[in-house]
Amino acid sequence: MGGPKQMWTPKEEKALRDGVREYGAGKWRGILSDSKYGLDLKARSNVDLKDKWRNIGAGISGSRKKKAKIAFQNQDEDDDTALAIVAVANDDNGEQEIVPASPANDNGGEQQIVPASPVNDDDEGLFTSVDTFILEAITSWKKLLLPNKKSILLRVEEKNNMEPGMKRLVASRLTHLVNVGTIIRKNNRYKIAPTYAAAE
Amino acid sequence: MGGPKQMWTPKEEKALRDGVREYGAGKWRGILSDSKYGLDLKARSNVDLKDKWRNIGAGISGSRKKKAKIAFQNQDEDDDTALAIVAVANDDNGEQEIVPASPANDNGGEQQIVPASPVNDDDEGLFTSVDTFILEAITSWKKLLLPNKKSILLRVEEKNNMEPGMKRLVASRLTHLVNVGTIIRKNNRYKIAPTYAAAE
DNA sequence: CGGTAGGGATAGGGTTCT
DNA sequence: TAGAACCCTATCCCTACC
Repeated sequence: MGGPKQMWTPKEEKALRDGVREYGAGKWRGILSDSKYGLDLKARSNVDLKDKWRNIGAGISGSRKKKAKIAFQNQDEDDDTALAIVAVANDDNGEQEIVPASPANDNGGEQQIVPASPVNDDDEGLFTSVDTFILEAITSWKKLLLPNKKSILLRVEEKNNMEPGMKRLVASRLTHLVNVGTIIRKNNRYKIAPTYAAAE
Repeated sequence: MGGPKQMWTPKEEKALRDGVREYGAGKWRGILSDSKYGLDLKARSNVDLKDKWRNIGAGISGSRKKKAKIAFQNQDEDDDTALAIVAVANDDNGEQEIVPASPANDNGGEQQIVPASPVNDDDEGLFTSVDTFILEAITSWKKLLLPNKKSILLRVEEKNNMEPGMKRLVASRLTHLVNVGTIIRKNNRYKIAPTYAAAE
């Protein structure tokens, strides 16, 4: 029922922290089902727990902040020096504070699988692929708000497992596609140019 | 566990649709075993196919309408609204949609058209896909001689199951990309512009 | 045990309210 | 502009049933 807003009480928050300590983050239903915590959290759903846990961690390592900013950033983009900004490491105060772990780096140093990509070995093939990746990134963007530069770069890199060094390459290629009219930039968001009508 | 979240690529989704078209919904293992589709879906399990098919169908009846409405809410600026809608409409690439049978939806496999919705049926979403298809067609060209117009058109249509009527659309879009500098035409053969070398 | 269907849970993007 | 609470839904997981 759409009541006002249910702010989290310290008691609830403690129950959540304790629950996560025992069950681990992600086991929201399990925490809720445990009478040790469930009673204090009677008014919350598993999704609520998840959301709250995310908020608790918001100011810590940027698990939410990082991604959220990407989607909403409105900066006067251009020059991606800002891209160098990376989430600062968790504050390593020797305390027992239970906080969400950054989901971005839960890689125990294993996988990093390189999928088969149409990238050729010669430079030219590389660049043409970048174009394709960029257009794909924009075309396949499913969110309501169109992607901004950082979102595109992030997606292109993730989808194709590019090395960080490729960022500048992709960025400048994106700029080129804008200059050339293939892609349209408006309000720092990008879409494929619909200007085809006059072509024929 | 696996990775973060494995979003379905357009390619995978197409393989699934085609597979269902041939085997029918529910024959997930059969689709996976068919080399025509299994290769594109090698990262997916039969259960994954089932799940994906389920949520493809979920958006058929009313979901899109809803999305479009949401997009309309954020009317900051005229054109921005249009952009948001385009992003939503991008879901239907320029191909016939094979969708799960649903109580409200029982067409015989003909073109799937979203009923009266606020979404402008300008084919913008379609064109953006065409661009990608064209670049992909050229990029993936493996022969020594670069592709000519006919080869590109043929490949784009085959790869994406386009209707014959789309030929003019693709052709004019190709011309546009040439005019605009993204693609270079020489001796009636096409390549992606390498205009990039100076960037890095 | 292998496969499918269905329900439910989780993750993460996005929105609203303050 | 930021943070907290809430919403939406694609993906993933679990279980019953052949």
